[in-house]
Order: sequence, then structure tokens, then C-alpha cells
Amino acid sequence: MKFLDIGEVAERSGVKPSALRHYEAVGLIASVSRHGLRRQFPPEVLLQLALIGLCKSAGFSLREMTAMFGRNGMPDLPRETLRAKAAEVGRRIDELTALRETLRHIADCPAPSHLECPSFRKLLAQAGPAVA
Amino acid sequence: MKFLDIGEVAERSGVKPSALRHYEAVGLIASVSRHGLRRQFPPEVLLQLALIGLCKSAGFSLREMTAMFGRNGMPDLPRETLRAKAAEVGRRIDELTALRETLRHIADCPAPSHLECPSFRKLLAQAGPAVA
DNA sequence: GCTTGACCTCAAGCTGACTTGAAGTGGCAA
DNA sequence: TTGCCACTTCAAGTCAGCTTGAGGTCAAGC
Repeated sequence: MKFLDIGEVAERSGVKPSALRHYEAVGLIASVSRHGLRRQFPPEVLLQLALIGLCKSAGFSLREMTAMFGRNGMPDLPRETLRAKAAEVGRRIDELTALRETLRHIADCPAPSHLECPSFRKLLAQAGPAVA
Repeated sequence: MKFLDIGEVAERSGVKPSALRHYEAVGLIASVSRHGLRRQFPPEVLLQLALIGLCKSAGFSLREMTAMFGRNGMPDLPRETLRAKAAEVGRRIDELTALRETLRHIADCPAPSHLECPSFRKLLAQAGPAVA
């Protein structure tokens, strides 16, 4: 089994060593051993980091991620909860879709004030019921 | 023209007064006048706040939002840049879609270690080329 | 054996986005 | 005209998520 130095993990994942140490400190990833003082990471950590990157972009906190797929690899959470998280991501996808259309609209619509443009308002209204 | 007190804006938008003052301080929204000491917001601010909420969930910083649709209402940015932002949101949508499928997979796949499951890896690989 | 350089720890610092607290203001109803 | 209470300012505090710096370690190559 070939393990990875923190520097190698950093290079391959694009996550800085300081961030990796931080992730380990909060229990989001784990090194399997030490070589001298140096942490040795299993190759799977690269997959985990990819997943962590996705979750970050979905707005999950490190704490939530730790709960979702703890330090050891995988889910600590009941299937129901995971499906709920998936649904949450689904809602965020809908929001972002509305935002993307809104941005395209702003880019294309020649109206002076977008706030008065009906199609603009409609786009925002799609985003959530909280919008007047 | 009927203007809104900060408390009313807060109640209707779900954004706390302190956050609204903060947004005004950084130039993301603007009050039109004062009634005594009290800020008076135009009703459009509710639309702006909806948009701000979307952008937050897309991961844009307040600074970026200020650049995108300044204090006065709308875009300070060339159309090209706005379209680029829309594309950026599009990429994030793709990531989140991959994440949603991944979460569903974790919830459903009975394999003991997801990191070794080929379909799990495939999902992560969809998320970005940075993944091994 | 010595140097080098990539790692280590731990504490402190930083950024973004607010929140909190203390002390003050002023419109409005009684 | 008094008092209430929702507002005001400003400075300081908080939280997440890292980053930085000082000082130390140690495996490997010369």
C-alpha cells in the first residue's frame, strides 16, 4: 500500500496543506500513520476531498460534512437524513437555476430598471415563496 | 410613495435589521431617506434582497454582488461579465447535480465502502476534472 | 555525519459576514 | 409633555474556515 505525504495530497487535490491539517483536526479526513512526523494519507483521501469540495460548494459546513461521512470514510447518517440532504441540494439547484436565468436576463434585457421588468420579477419569484 | 422602516423590511424579507444595516454599509442596498433618524427603504429593496439571497446561496460574496448590481439597483458590470457569472452558476449547478446523485447513491448503495464503488467514483468524476 | 527541505506543533492572526451592547434620538399615542 | 419603543451610531465581539509565523524534527541524499 502506497501512502501519500501531505504535500502530495495538496498538489493532487489542490487543497493546501494547512487546510488539510485543519480538516484532520476537525475530524473530516484522517491520516493512517506517520512516517517520522509526517502524516501518511491513504489514496482514497483524494476522493474524499473531491466530495468535500462538492459539499462546500453546496454550502455545507465542515461540521455537517463530518456528520455526513465521518472521518473513516462514509455515512454516519441514516439513509433518511441523507435523502433529505439530497433534497436540500435539489432545492439549491432550483435556486441556482433561477439565479442563472436572472443573470442572463440582466445581461440581455435592455430595460433601464430590472426591478420593474415583469419577467425579471417572475424569475425571482421562482426562486422561493419568500419573495413578494 | 410609501417607504419601509428597517423593521418592516426585516420582517418581510427575513433579513435581520443588523444585516440590513451591514448591507447598506457595504453599499449593497440603499435607503432613500430618513424619517427622523430612521432609514426609509423603497419597496424594491425586497426584490433586491431576494436576489441577494440567491447570490449568497450561489457563493458570491457581498463584494461581488455589489459589483454585479451596485447600490442603486442594477448592473454595474459589462454584459460579457454577467454572462460569465451566469456560466459560473451553471458550472455550480452541474457540481450540485453530481453531489445530489452522490448523496442519493450513498443513501441507497449497500456497499460497505463507497470509496471503492465504481458508480460512486464515476459520480465524483463528473463533478470536475480535478478528481483522479 | 551534515545539511537540506519538507514536514511538524501550537498560538495567534485574518477575512467575511454579521451580531451584540451601550448609550443616545425622536416620532407618536396617552 | 411625558414616556415608550423602535430606531440610531459605533466599537467590540463572534463564528467559520483557514493562514501565518516561530521554533522544532527528522529521513534522505551528499
